[in-house]
Amino acid sequence: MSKENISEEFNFKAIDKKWRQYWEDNKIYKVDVNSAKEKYYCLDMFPYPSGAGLHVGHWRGYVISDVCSRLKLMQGYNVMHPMGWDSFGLPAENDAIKLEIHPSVLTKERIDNFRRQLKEIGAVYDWDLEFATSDADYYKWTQWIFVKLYKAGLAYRKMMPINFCPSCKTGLANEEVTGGECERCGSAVEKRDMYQWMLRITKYADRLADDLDKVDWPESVKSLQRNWIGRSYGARIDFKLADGSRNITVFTTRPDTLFGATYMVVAPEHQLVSKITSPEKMEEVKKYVESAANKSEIDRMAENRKKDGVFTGAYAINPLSGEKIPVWISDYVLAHYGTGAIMCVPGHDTRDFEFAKTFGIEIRRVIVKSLDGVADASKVSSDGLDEAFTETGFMVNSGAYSGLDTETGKMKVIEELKRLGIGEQSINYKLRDWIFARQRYWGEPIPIIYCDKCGEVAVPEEDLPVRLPHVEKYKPTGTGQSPLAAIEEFVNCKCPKCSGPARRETDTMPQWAGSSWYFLRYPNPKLDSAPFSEELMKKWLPVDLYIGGIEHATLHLLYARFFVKALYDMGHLPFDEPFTKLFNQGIIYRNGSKMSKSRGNVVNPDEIVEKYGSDCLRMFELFIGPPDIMCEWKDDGIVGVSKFLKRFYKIAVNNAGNKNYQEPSELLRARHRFVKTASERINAFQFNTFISACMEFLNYLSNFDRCSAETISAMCVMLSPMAPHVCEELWSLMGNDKSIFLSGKWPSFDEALAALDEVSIPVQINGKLRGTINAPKGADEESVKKLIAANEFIAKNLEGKQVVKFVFVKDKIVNYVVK
RNA sequence: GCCUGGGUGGUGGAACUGGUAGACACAGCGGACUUAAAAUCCGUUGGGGUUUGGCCCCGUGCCGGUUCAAUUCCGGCCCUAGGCACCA
Repeated sequence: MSKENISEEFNFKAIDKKWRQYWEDNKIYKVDVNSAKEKYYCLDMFPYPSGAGLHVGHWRGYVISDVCSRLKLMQGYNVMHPMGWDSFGLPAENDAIKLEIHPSVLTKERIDNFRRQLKEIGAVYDWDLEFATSDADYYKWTQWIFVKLYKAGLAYRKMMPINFCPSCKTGLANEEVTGGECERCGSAVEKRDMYQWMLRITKYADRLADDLDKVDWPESVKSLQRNWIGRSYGARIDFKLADGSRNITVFTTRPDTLFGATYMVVAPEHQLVSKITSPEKMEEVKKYVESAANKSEIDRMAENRKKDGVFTGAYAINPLSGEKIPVWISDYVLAHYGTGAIMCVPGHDTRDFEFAKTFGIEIRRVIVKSLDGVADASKVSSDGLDEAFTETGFMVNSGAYSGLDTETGKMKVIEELKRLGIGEQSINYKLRDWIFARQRYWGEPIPIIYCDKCGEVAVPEEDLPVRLPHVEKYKPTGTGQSPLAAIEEFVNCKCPKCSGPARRETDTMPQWAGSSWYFLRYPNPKLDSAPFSEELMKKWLPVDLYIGGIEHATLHLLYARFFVKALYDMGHLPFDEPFTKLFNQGIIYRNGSKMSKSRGNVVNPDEIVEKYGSDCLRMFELFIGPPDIMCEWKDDGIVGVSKFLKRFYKIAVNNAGNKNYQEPSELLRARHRFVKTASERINAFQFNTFISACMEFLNYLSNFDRCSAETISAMCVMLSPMAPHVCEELWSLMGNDKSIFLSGKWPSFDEALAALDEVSIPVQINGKLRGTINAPKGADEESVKKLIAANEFIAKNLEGKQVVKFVFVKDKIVNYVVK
């Protein structure tokens, strides 16, 4: 190859354009779903095509998935790397209303824009697999799954108080409310009683929690999900009312504190309230219940709110101590958790303590930290208990149970309650069923029909999809009904069972519906006889690597796991966890805060690509820090990567033709060392240090006049996942006529060559570095000692000292401990 | 309050299983090339001291412990980001 006609100048603009076109024309990412090669399914959390474009913060995840896909491709896997669109949902609809553009039109425009931007990154997806959740061909199957869930008893309709956003004019899922505010628009959420479609996700609470042990996910996400599910172990205990009329059942995690229960509280919404309240207290109680009902979520959740409540006039009997204790109502007890009623142990629960202080209720000590100095555990003073002691310890003042430790005590108490038939072990969850209906237009219509004769009827499979009618009026009504309710052609239909007149459900599904199973569709996006093929599920799922932001920890990732488990139980899927490995990319910050349009600190990738090229931005996104840790974007830093690419290009061009050149052995060995460490790093997702290794090697290489074509070729292949355009260009300059991603093989290394034959050994005296010596690798203690003796400086330092101990770690270090 | 991360130079960040702290970069400083600038290249850069081509001391949020040796392990705190939060 003659150097003369190839410029040393790195013309990234031409190179970017040329190869992007080449990849697209030659479909290098076209996956053969039926190939016998080992599969690798690499998936990005598909984006919601919003109005704001992608900024460099968004780029990160897409770059990581592209790097992994290209890497796996070169390592010989059959890689599926698809992309699609989570296109139904509220924000698009809200924007559509604001801009007066129909959501279907708006969504299409935005998808086109996102697709264009993803191509800018140089990310290559198999676009033949693309689909959007708002495609009728797709949502037909979302509805199909709903019908299956319905038939399995996992979808049900219920009148219940739900979170309603007055601005978005729709009910919200528990997961969509943060701090009493709508996650989308920030409005204060109201409580409303509405008929709601619910999914019985609580039935899967245990498995959703337990199976987290089976997946390779970041600990943080697992912990978020476990917290959200909120499983706690305890007991259910029946308290008889003093008049013997009925029982109040409570849930407690601390049955060992039962003897300290000096009162009870039931939630104001509890159905027993009206039944147990004594006539003279009725009016006061009624007033309290009303005021509690009118409180907004925010008021009720306000921090450090003073506890209030009302005595019902009723008394209950503590089942073990036999004491008569008052029953109160207060809104610090939540109706929807546990049984909606609690036994109150002010001595050992902070909330109960606060309440008892306010109302002068007895506070009793029934647990102590230690029994040291306690003469009689059944008679311990409660004096000086000025805050609740909530830790575990030993039971006191608890009759025959006094002296038992918390764990044993819990067990014994439950045993006794069980024997008496008034209690048992019990588990409770914070997780609530999933409110699955939205009163909005832009979503999948819920495929249910109401018939006066037959009641609720699921739309038969052959009648799916229930198409979302294309209408002019899609504004929310605010009546609690979806805009679809106003469309007679949509609402009025025939009952599939009796053919009589019937009405369609007009609520739509939440945005999370489509994303709960989309990963099952990519291997077979065009299949029209089923949502997914059994054979392809067995072959391609679960997803090997799932990349996306941590913000979906308790939403999408929980819902998707639930869908998969339900489909597994119904026999539709051969696996019950969708994502084997999850990777959350770190968020990019700038000027101390998260990069976002609203904060005005976004960096537009287009400008960077224009100035430095796509490869440079891709590498810088990874060089900036560990991929899973948040890191700070500094505009200055990118020139380092840019310089590296230019130098690499120049050296590569100048040496690409050195086919038969024998390079000096130290260079050869350095290359093997480089291939070894760099390969280890990229396989371990240590992209930032992988890049450092490349820079280090290139720096070293610069000390030589020339190097072999083999060295250039190895670097090209190794850098190609991150800098695909330039490496593809160099690969072709080296005379290869097939894409580097199809013909390049990840370089191997020779362990023996990669090993250093000489090591530098630090010599310490009393743990302080006093010099280093060079020794042959594997040198034994005696020969190292000889080398040290030859070193004047160290010898001088040892002079006149008494060596108490000599520590020798082969090839690592020596340390003289001297007096 | 609870759960999960994180805390290392002026900055982003390295450091394998406990074994030379600060790799690789950015910024800074000095120099080469240039009429000049840009680009490029070379040198230097944790802090302090010093008898200054050398050497010494200090230093990984704080305090203590284990060890010949601790950014790394153990105990106790502080700060910070995110999540949950009257969940009994």
